[in-house]
This record gives sequence, C-alpha cells and structure tokens, in this order.
Amino acid sequence: MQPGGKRITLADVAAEAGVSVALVSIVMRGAPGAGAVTRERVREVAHRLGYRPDSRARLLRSGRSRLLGVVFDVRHPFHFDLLTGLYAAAERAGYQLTLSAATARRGERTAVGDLLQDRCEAIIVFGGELRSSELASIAARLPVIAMMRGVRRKDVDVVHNDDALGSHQAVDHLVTLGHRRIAHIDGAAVHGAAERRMGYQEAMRRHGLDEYIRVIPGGAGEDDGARAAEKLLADPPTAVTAFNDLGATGLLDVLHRNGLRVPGDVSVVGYDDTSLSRLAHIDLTTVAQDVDAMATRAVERAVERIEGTPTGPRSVVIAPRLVVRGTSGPPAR
Amino acid sequence: MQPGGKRITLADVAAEAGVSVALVSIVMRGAPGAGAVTRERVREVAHRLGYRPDSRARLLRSGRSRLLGVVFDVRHPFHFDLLTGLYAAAERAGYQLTLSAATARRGERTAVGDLLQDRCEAIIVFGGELRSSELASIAARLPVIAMMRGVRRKDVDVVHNDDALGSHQAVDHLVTLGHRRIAHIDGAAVHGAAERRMGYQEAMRRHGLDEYIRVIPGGAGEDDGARAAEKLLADPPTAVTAFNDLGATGLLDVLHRNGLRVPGDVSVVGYDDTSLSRLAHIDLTTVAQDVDAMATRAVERAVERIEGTPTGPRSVVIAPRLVVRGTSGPPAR
DNA sequence: CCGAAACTCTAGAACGTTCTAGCGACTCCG
DNA sequence: CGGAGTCGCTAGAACGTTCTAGAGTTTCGG
Repeated sequence: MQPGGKRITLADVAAEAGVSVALVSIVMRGAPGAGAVTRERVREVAHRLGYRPDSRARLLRSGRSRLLGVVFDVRHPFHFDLLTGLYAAAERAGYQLTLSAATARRGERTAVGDLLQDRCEAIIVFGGELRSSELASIAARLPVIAMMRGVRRKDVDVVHNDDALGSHQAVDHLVTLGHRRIAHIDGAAVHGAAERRMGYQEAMRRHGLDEYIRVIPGGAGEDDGARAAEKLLADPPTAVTAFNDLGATGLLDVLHRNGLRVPGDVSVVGYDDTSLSRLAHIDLTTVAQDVDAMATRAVERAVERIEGTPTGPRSVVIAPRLVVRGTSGPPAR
Repeated sequence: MQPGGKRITLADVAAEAGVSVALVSIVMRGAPGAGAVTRERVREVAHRLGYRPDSRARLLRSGRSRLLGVVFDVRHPFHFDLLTGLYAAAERAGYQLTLSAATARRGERTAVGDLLQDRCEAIIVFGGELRSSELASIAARLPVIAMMRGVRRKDVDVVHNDDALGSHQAVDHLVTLGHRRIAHIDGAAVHGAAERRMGYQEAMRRHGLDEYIRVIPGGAGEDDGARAAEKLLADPPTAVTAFNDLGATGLLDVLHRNGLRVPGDVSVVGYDDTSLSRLAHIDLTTVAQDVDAMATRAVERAVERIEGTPTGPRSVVIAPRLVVRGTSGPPAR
C-alpha cells in the first residue's frame, strides 16, 4: 500500500456523509431501504473519496462470492477465444470470473489449487491434464464443469463440441467436392482425438468409402502434423482431415516444400478455427467450435448447479460448423 | 456450495483436534509457537478433513494480500508468453497473481476495475489501451507497472523492451547480409511503433544508408502488413523490417502471391517472436523480447514499491535479441 | 530450589463487509 | 385521534482468518 494511501472503507464514507455504515452498504449495493436524497449524497461522497468495495470482505460475510473459477492453458490459442465468450456469459448470469492459468512451468493441478482458496462457487476447467478421478474429488466440494474433454464420472458436468459430427462435416465437404481418397491425421491420446477419428471413419463408411479409410498417427503439435505428412508423401491422398489446425499447418508446410499444391493436388481441412487458420497466409478450411454457445452453456450449467436447480443432462454437446477457406477444392482430374 | 458440502474452517479443524483456533492458524502458517507433536497432529487432522485456507478471510485480517493484479489482452499472443514468465517471477518473490483479461467485448478499463476490488497490492498492465492519466490516477492508490508501453507520468513504473535497439539489430543483421535498400513497415499509433521506426531510421543513417530510408504506413494487424506490402510491390526493396510479426505475416503472404521469393528476392524481419513466427510454415526471422527478464523486472519493481524499499529508476529497459530464421538471407545479385 | 527465561498454548479483538432486528417518525384509514 | 403500516435509518452480530497479550508449564543457571 502506498505510504499515505490508506484504503477507503465504508466507515470512512459513513463518517464523511454523517450516516451509519449499514446505510452506506445499502446504498452501495443498491438495496432498498434508503431515501432518495441520502442515497444521492452518499453516492457523491463515496465517489469523491474514491471508495471501492472490498470484494473479499463482502463475500466473507455474505457467503456467496458469485465467482466462477476458470482454469485455462496459455499454450492453447483456442482457450483465449473461449475466455472471451465466458466473460460475456458470466456477466449475463451475474457472476464474475477468476482466472488461473496453466503454463509450461505451472500445471493444472497448481492452477486449480489456487482457485480453491479463492472461494469461487464453481470451477470450469478447459484443459485435459487432470485425471477424471482428480476432477471428481474436486467435484465433491464444489461443482466442476469440464470443457472440451470427456470425463468418466457422473459428478462432473461436461460441455464439449461434437467432435464426431465435426469430422462428418469435414468428410462430407470433401466428398461433395469429389474426393474419395481422404486420409485422417490422428491426435493420439489428446482429448477429442478418438471421437474425431471415429467420426472420420463413420463418415467414410457412410459414403461407401471403406476401402479409402487411412488413419495416420499424429498428435497435438505442428511437428506431429509434419511427421504425419512425411508418411503420406509416398502415396498422397487427394485430401486430408487433420486432428487440429496446428497439425494441419505442419502438414501444409511439408506439402509445399515437396511441391504439392494446395488445394490443387491435396485439400486440407483443420479443426478448431484458431486465429492461425484465419491468416491470409494459411487460409485454412477448418471445423469451428461454437465458442459462444459452449461458453454460455458452461456458465449455465455452473449456475444451475450452484443454485441447486434440478439439473438437466450432465453432458452438453454443441454442434460445430464447417468454415470453408482456401485449402479445400475439387480434386485434380 | 454443494448441498451437504459445508466449507471446512479453522474452527472445524480446531474442534476435531481438540486445540484452539489460534493454534491451528499457527500450524497452518508454519509460524513459530507450536510443539512438534501437536503440530503434526493438527496437520494430520487438517489434511484428513480436507481443510483449505480461505484466502479472503486471511487477507482481510492481515491487510496484506501478497497479490499482484495483472491485466492482459486475450487478443495478443505475446501476452501469454509474458504470463508464463510472470507466474514464475511472482512465485519466486512470494506473491500470487490474479488475472483480469481484456477481450474484444471487455475493455482494459473494466479489467482494471475488477482488479481494484480484489485488494491486490500492485497492478501490472500489459496493454496500451489506457491513457497515461488514467494509469496515473490508479497509481495514486497503489503501485502501477506498465509493460510494453511508455507512460508520461512519474508515478507509474515502466518495464519495456528497447524497441529502438531491436530495430538496430534487425537493420544491422540485414546490412551484414549485404542489403542496402531496406524498408520499414510502421506500426502507426501502437505503443512502441514510434521507437521502432526511429530506431530503424537511426540504424540506416549509422550505416550511411540515408537515401534508402523508406517508411511505409502500417498498423498492428496482418491486414495492415498486407496493405503496406501492396504499396511496396511497384518498387520492391531487397529487405523489409516490420513493426511486428503479424504485419510481417501479412507481408509474406502478399509477396508470395505476387511471385516474389523470400528470402531470395526480399528478406523479411518481424518483431516479437510470437509463436506464429516459429511455425515451420512461416519461419520468420524476428526480434525477440526477453520475456523472462521483463517479467522478473516487473515483479521486482512491483515488490520494491509495495514494500517501500527506496526504488531505483522508474523505467526499466530490457535489451531484445535477434532470432535468425528462414526469412532473411543475402540479397539477389 | 528459586526466580527468570523459554516454551506451548488460548482468549478475544480486529479486518470490511452484509444482514437481522428493531427503533423512531411519518402516513393513512376508520 | 389512535393503531397499523410504511419508510428511513442504525446497532451490533456475524463471516474465517491473523495477531496481540498473556496464562500455564517446563527448563535452567546459579
């Protein structure tokens, strides 16, 4: 605290305005029980002194914090889009957000631990680092909403994108363009990878393209996509669906370096619609998760749980949407 | 809160262990004044009941929160690198971070406002949205550290990268490679743009290349870089330094589309070393800000101010470092 | 073996809010 | 004009910690 700068409290305002502390509290909260003139005068004094309510003291007393804890990972660009949506959704619901970030040197476990001390009323976890059992043990204390991952526990709510449907959309798009030999770069053990892979396989079968099903092992990073691409080069398909945008970027790079034109020789479809894919330089056709819908539903679930309303289904699945850009086109013939 | 799940308090632990609340507090804080056996027993009980200290109550009483508020912007990828560094630096200094994000729909003003309620002891602001006078009025209440921007006020500490030096490094690198006709894409009114532009001009003059100085109006976005590139096409230089990586990416795209090879025909140097520039697909030579040093110094300044130590210089400038990648090479001849 | 010093522990007052009672002073209706 | 209801306000107890004083008990030097 600054040398001279003591924090202004309700008591200071009350003294200056010549009223009781309780009354100032009433005015500041906009609660009923104060006359119009006094209300105005108290407001003026509070503003003049630069009064700021102390949220800690407030919630210490009231029990409620109206605070939602959010754990995100600074390494995942997609998380930031989600944050934008969450802030808006939380505000609509009358809640505030406290953030706790996971970084390369700070795991989700630590991030969640910090949040638990902060007295938030529910926790929303973006990442997939924590085990289902860990989430469940937290859920014993307060509502937990997991986003973009599955959880094999009944006590944890889940809001995620329909990964299988997204893959269907990608394959349908490519088939409509005339592709038959469509490969898929897998996301390994990353959450959602299995669903996206199976969605791809189902969609291929649905189009009677069983014989062209081809899954290349990959991962979540750009280099994973690049390595997978190397394996494709010997016998390139006419189109590829990638587990995510980053992998698709790695793929694109290898294709270019080897003289294959996109989408002339090979069409590429990513997943996530990260800001990356929007760059003119990359201009990637991709499957977009509906960020706003996911954020809104996650907050909705959290609030329902907090306020004890009889809850609906534990698991909310949001439909994604294909965004067609420059990396997909009809196959060469 | 969950139906049955009352929060465990010191009183619960004290009752269960058969000691006073004060003693449990002592044990939990690791403060002196408790016997070894009791200490162990209290610890065991606390752990068994799943006790978590309530940070709000704690700081309400103790006055100190050991909390640093951080305002960042979800739209700026560079801010996340900085967060990683800040978490580490804060932990070393024995402080915690509370984050407040600015998004497309939530200005820095709102973000700072939230933070002020949280009783943090200093505020670190990444962005440049707030006016100097606004920062100063906050600084009247608690220490404010501005990162990556200048502030024309004495009461606000500033930690930033030496933008002029970065430009010098970029130009020196290009000159060493043999370039003479080097253009600069400007960042308009964005913080740091003026310094980078002037650094470019100085460096050019230092090399006796006055006549080749050429500044193209631009901005902070990819499209700004692209528009600037269009203007260059009529009479392309052999090298370009861009205000930031995003602009450089826009530039790269336009160059490619117009059949100019990088670095064969034109070399490009960006600024910031965002994750973008590390993509194989882009592989941009760029000026890297020293994230860890900046984070460490920012926390250091904040702590010095909080703890009232006679402070050093108000403004800390960190030297950047050139990262040579694939977009720079000798000019064609 | 006695007084001082050192330990271990406890009671109770803060911290800045919110909330429950309740107290006067009006107003209103019969 | 008297009782009930409303309005505007206040006193004081919470909330879960930390901190100051001090009360017992043990240790120890002389």
